[in-house]
Amino acid sequence: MMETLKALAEPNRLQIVELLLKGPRPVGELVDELGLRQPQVSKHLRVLSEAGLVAVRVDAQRRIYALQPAPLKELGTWVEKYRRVWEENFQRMDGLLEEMKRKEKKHGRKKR
Amino acid sequence: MMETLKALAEPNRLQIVELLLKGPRPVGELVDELGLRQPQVSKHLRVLSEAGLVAVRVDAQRRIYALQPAPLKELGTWVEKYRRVWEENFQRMDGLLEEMKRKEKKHGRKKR
DNA sequence: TGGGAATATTCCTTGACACGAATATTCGTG
DNA sequence: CACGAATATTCGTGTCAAGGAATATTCCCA
Repeated sequence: MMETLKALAEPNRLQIVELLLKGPRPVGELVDELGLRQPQVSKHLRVLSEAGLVAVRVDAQRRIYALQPAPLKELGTWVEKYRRVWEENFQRMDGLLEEMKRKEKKHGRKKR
Repeated sequence: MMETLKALAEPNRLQIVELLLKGPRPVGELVDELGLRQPQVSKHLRVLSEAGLVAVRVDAQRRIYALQPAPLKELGTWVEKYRRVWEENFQRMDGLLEEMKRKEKKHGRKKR
């Protein structure tokens, strides 16, 4: 999960994923579409690959990259947990304050 | 979106978000639960706040932090786009290769 | 079999960022 | 109004990761 997020938290890599959504592609095509240099694209693909987000298929000298379901699916179910945050009237802060004031006022943290 | 991903792509911040899912909390409580030092927690909260992932409510000296729906919702809809990647038998690479070989074999990239 | 196309890897440099320590700020209370 | 509690900010430092340039690797084909 962390590895997935880190991999996606980079503009070029995110864009690669977006491009691969439209279908598998060889590296050279990504290079053209991204406007990056080939080595950088290969490096980003390496990171995505290690995160399990893409898989390679060798075709002669070319390597065809394609999206892989698992990490995205996992990310999807993770976000699901937060659905109620925007669906129910969840976590309105009003009223919660008073409740907190009641229980345990001295909240004992350690001295440094 | 990128800001959201970057904010979440850090272990401690992700954990803060997870904790806040269970309800709003003052900083001190997060400090205890995370085992981090107070300044770091404040800094992480700053990042999360700038990404719109959390909001503050002032209660005397305490600041109560709570999750905010918008960015998570946006992330949710983004991931939705990739649903078919793991639902349909999408992007099986077999067969796509031959298709690619047919159209445009010289794929003209620039010289460096 | 040698050359060229497609891709990967290495090395280097630089910038972003997480942490630690110290200090500043804000606010309630005696 | 001084003090202490809760939180934020600043500054310095080390680490890691992204980009650039050059080179290595793999494979097809004349």
